[in-house]
Amino acid sequence: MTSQTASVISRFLPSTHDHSVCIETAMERAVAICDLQGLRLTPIRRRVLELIWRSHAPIGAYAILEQLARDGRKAMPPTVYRALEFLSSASLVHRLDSLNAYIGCGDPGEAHSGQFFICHKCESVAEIHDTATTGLLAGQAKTLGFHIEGSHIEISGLCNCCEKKESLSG
Amino acid sequence: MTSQTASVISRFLPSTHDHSVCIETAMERAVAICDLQGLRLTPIRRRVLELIWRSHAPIGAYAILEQLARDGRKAMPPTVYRALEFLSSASLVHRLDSLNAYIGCGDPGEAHSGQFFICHKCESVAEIHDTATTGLLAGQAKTLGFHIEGSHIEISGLCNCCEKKESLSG
DNA sequence: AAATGTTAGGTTATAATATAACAAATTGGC
DNA sequence: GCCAATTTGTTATATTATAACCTAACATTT
Repeated sequence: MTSQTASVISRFLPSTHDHSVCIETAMERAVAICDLQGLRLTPIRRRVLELIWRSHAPIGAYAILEQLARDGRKAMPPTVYRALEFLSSASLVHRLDSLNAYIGCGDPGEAHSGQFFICHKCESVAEIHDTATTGLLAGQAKTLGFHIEGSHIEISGLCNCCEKKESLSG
Repeated sequence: MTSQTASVISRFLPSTHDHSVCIETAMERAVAICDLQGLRLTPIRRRVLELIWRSHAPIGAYAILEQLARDGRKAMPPTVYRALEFLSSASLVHRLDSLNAYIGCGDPGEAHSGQFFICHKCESVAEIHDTATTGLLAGQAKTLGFHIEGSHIEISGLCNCCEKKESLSG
């Protein structure tokens, strides 16, 4: 059942894990990537990325805006959307269309689009890159006569933890 | 390259095809399905479904609203969103999250979620159901410990026709 | 240092998408 | 006809996103 074609980018983590380590690692990697690619991770962009990582769940633009306001910054929507645009195009974050929200990318740096499993109860997300899946879709695209440029694959349901809770209460 | 696991629900059609036939067929099927399932395809719901089918491209809620206004109806947003909610839950239309827009479902009646190939130039969409793809994702879900409830798979790129035009002009 | 170009961010306004809450009308079953 | 449930109307507002224009910061050349 388990395919060898997928790399797991991020799993469903127990709420007990030390997320500050995730954040630090992500920030260090982001700095390194931007440095290497000549991209400017300005204070605002850096702060937005950090806020996205600090949130366990995917976070929307206006929630980010609120956080920035708590910092004392009086940022307006375009500021946030520009930062998100930068972070997306640098492959440091992913936008989840089904939620209008963003999550940090666990495999940042080069353009890619993964497959996302989104728990609609606890809002945690797991990201994988399954080359077998993308390969199948590429084959289908060829049959249809379609040139793929990007994909959004978002699966919604319940993570193990939430499913257990449901079956207990239900 | 071509997998046997996929049923093609809708292809990229030449602009010369007689779309009125598509619309009529879709409406007849919708009536039959609702009849069979005891669902009420009221005049508004019927009209919204027809407007979605009349549009070659995915159509947004407010574009539908404009069309209704031309009919002489003075519909407000909730009217349209309710109709869309009904049509979605009856599996008569699909919502494309990446476009905030709706398309008619080519295989209506029972709950399912297909894979959508969306040309960002001409905005045409092909829908397939590839059981191999869903099977792979189900396997990955099992590995992650995830209970799938629904999926949104949207692939963006260029259809054959638009790609040819690009290479001519470029 | 001055002139210039480029990129990032600030600011104002508004566009586009979606829903809450409650009232009225319609429908189907009795 | 009457009741209960469903559907639609109406008003208001929430949420998400972008257009347009201006200013600041910084680097390069003169």
